[in-house]
Amino acid sequence: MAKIINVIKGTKDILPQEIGQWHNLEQKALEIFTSYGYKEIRTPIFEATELFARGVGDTTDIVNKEMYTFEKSDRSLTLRPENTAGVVRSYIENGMSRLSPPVKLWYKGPMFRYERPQAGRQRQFHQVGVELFGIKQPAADAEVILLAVNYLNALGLNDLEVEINSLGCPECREEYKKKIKEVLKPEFDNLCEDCQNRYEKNPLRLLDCKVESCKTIFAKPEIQKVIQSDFICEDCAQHFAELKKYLDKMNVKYTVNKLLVRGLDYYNRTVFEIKSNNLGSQNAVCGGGRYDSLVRNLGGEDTPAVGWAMGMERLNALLPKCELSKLDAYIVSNSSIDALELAEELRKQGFNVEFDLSNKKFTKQLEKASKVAKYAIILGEDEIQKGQVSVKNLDTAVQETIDRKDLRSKLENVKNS
RNA sequence: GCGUCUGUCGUCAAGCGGUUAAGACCUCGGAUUGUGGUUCCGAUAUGCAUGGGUUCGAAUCCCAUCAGACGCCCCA
Repeated sequence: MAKIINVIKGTKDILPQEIGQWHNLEQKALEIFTSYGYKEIRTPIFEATELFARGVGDTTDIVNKEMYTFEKSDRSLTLRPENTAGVVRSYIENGMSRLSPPVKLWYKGPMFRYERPQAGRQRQFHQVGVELFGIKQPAADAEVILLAVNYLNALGLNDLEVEINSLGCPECREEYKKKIKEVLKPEFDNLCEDCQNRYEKNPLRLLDCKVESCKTIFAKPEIQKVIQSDFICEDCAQHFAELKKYLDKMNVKYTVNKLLVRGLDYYNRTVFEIKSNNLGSQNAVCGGGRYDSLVRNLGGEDTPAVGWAMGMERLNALLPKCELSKLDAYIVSNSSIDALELAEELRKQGFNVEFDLSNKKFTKQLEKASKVAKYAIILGEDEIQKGQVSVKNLDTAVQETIDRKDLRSKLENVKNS
């Protein structure tokens, strides 16, 4: 036998027995997002590398170490590691800034990141997400979060925690970063290797470290004082306060997590995550926030925006498996040609029907029917001659012979019961 | 990129230095050429992720590689 070729590390087949879950996610997404006025958009799976470098940010791990980048006729192309940059690109390119705001878009599809696979993390994974363009008011932030919560509820997920935070605007955030670096400077040598890296790259992330020695450092009063201080400027604070007001009004339960910092460079002001306790260490099912400068950074007009993405594999991990549905009927017959004819007729009437393609014995056909279908339609020589069929309920073993013309209504009754 | 654990049939597995590599499920065939889901028989790994090594002898021990699970970093 020839050598087997395996799936690539960090990728997975989605098999027939799992597909029901995916259909469910996708159908509910269409339903709920549409009810909020969102339109689906499908952007290409690969884009110019520069889009992600400029969009996601070239200091991020995603861009620096995790992209699948390849060259083709002197162009550098990259498999999308996330879809906000692609949607923004399309928004700009297709002149959507001329549409009356808000412009609301949603998407679903595969994303690619070259990371070490683990629970809740693959190299090819799927996200659903929404992006809302053109509104700077906190009502937009609130609606977007509410949409996420409602989508999750519609899927049957209620046991989730919403965390929110405000990163401030570029101005007040710079101030904050400066203060953090200042107060930590004397401790720099005592920080773990990761934190020393983060000190320059992303001081905000420092505060989230899990290493014990770092935790003790961060617990010091003078450092806590800086962490806990409300660094954000008045405008940002007001925006955040209003957001909370909206969420309270809508009964969205949330906690403010001052250590919540999203790893993509484009976020400002509102950031949020929705977490589950049943997922292992990759516990965020949803992450998002406001990104008011991204459209401009990618060459469009100054356009405020908010959005989020959810990991579909992570959602599925929290949802019960769907049973594969059985066929309405399996035709048992020694005449393939008559069986085929009947099958086609029933399929056109909207029934799910199969029959034996390999001339198996009667008992084998019936055995097969009992495994895959709710009803067996027996089409033997007698029935063919008389223009009849025998319909057997495979659960109750009740069988009756009826005229072929009555078959449709018989099956319809069955389907509705 | 780093760390820990794990790779025996399509699936779940027993075996832990000398076995004919158990068993179960699935699949296929028969008992049973017009009545299934029960039952009973039978078939299905010359091979234990791959490549080296140790040994008289390796699925079992050692090394490397690959893959998987989980964690770190980071992220959905």
